[in-house]
Amino acid sequence: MPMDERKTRILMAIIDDYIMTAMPVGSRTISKKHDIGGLSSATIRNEMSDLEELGYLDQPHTSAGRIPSARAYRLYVENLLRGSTELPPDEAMRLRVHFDRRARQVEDVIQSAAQAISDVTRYTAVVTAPKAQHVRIRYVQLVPVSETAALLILVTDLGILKDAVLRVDGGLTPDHLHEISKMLTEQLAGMTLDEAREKIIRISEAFHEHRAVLRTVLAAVEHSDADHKDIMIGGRSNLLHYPEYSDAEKARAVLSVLETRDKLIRLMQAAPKMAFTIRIGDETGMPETSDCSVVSMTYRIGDDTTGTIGVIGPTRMQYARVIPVLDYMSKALAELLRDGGT
Amino acid sequence: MPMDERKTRILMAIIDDYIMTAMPVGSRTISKKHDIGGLSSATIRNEMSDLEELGYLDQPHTSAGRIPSARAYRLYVENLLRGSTELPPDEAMRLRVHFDRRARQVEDVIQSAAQAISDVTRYTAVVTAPKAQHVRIRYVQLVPVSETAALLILVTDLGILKDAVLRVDGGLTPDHLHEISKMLTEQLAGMTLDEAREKIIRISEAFHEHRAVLRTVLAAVEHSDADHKDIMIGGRSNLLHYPEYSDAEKARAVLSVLETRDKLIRLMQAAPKMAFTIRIGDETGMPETSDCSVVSMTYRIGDDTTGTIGVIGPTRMQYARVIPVLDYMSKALAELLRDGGT
DNA sequence: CTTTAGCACTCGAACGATAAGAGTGCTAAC
DNA sequence: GTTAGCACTCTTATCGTTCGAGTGCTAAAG
Repeated sequence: MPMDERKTRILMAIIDDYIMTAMPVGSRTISKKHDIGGLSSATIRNEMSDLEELGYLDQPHTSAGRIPSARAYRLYVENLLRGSTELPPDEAMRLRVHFDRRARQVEDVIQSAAQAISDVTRYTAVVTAPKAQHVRIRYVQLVPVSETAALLILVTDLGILKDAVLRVDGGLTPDHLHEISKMLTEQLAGMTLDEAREKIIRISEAFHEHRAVLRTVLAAVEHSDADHKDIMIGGRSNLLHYPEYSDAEKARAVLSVLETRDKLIRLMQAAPKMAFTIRIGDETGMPETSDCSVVSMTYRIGDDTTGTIGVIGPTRMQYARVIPVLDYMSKALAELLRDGGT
Repeated sequence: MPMDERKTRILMAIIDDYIMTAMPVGSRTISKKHDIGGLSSATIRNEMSDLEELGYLDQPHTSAGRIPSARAYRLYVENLLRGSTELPPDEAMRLRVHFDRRARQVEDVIQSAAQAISDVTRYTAVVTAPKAQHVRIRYVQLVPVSETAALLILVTDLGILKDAVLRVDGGLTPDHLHEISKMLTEQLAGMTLDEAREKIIRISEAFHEHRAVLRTVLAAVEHSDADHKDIMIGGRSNLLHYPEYSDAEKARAVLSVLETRDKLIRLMQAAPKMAFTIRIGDETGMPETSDCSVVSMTYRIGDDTTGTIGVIGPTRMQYARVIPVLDYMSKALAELLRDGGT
């Protein structure tokens, strides 16, 4: 038995209904509320029975309505993505309101974006800062912060990539540091991080008086991608609006995923192409989030610099609203960060 | 009818029990589990009746046990604070484990501290970065980040106070900026922020070629305390361990307070003296947190620089554990930030 | 062959009554 | 002042019943 046009229509109606109500939906509801060419409930019933057999619907128990399966949502979002992902103007406005202040640090922009998305969608939003892959170094500066410590500033095409505190020998004056900075800038400007690493090793042989400092610089550069602590989350409490998380233990499990950096990153990982990555239920790959869905996408600034934005919520997510919001936001964010950029 | 020694003992026993179980505690429980000189349940009953009259106990309904009132907790913590607030060595060890990595940025330290406190106490922890009041400037540096932007680094007694991105005129080369930095350092070193503000105004008249830059520096310094975005929260999901928040709506309300910067700050506000600030139930001053308690305290680095650490949980909080943890952590944090300092 | 009306059947949710248990308050005895 | 005993209260759990939503099937109509 194949999937035909009418079955699809009915399935979509069921999904729409379930997304709004979170209640198993019955044949009568569909034949009344949604107009599927005036079919009677009995006909719908037959179709629903077929849809169940096809794996698109589940029945919590015999005498309840049906609820969409993960597979159904898959089909649903597939359909959605075929259509327009444009955001209606009024929603766009609501999003933009969050960005009316003057240009600020990347962190702030990221945080505002997360806040904005979560406010508009009523789900929990996650935004990561843009991460440079092959960014080139522009400027290196060591700033003294105490007798024995200096701050390393690495300015790249994109702004400040890294600001780490280094321990340095007592004997170095601010002027020394400036000299070293100047030298490093001359030597490293235009290089990628990888190239810079090698170069530093070579330099440190030549200038062995500053060997110790250079070694710490090297160490800092090496770790430079390990500590991008720039994931912002907005609307954590939104999760608790949905009945699927009215059980405290379930809610706790999901919330705690959000608190675990690694898991969160894994969850949000988006395909680097411009399209959406949608994970439904078990597809999230974590038991804690097996009744969640995650919609994420990358945004690009420049050629090789991308960040991720995403939303997490129950599997019966309002995909049709979330997708345009993310789509719009990814563009807005790219723009904001490109020229507002640090 | 006065409060005597025995009544107090009984009350404390009731509180201890309720803190652990979250269930109304009856007279029998007290006379059996806790040994109050082998008094019978009937005697305890009489005393409990008195305690209720005195406002220390509430009765959810006639045939249930009693639960401690806010007033009871008040007395309880008052007693606690009279005693030692030292942390047992094994707990101290558990806390210290979170800090085994090399020295890092203030943000990291703050975040780790929040994480550590929440892990050990099983409550939600909040830590704010140390805020300088009359800190003195040590070093000023402008670092070019693009043609038209520079990063202002203001190194103070305490480390980096402020890192703001400034828009600067196109014409300024890195060398120009360095020159300005040097000049500013010479002029401003040793000053407080307030003094620096005035001074900058005077300078900008003298060096009117760099007027524009100086004006932006001034603006940045003026806003320097407005944007301390450095509040870290650890263990948000811990809240959901407690039955008082098994109702999703209650949990949501509290969680959302944590997401609202202003409210969070208000909640954590601690008396600047070294002692603990404890807010119980309504004392938190917010309807959302009327069944929460907040224990907070300031930690000091140097004479005039303080941050706040605190814990939020149900009113039946394990104050006796929380207080030593905070006490210990405030000292550890001061130490870490003082010499590990950025 | 498709659609629909009709009807029996299923199963959870809601309700009410009942029983069990925890805890109190009071009284009377120690 | 303390305690044993007991009646009383009130909640929680349990069980059976009812109610209703929804299904599946069948047979008739289109």
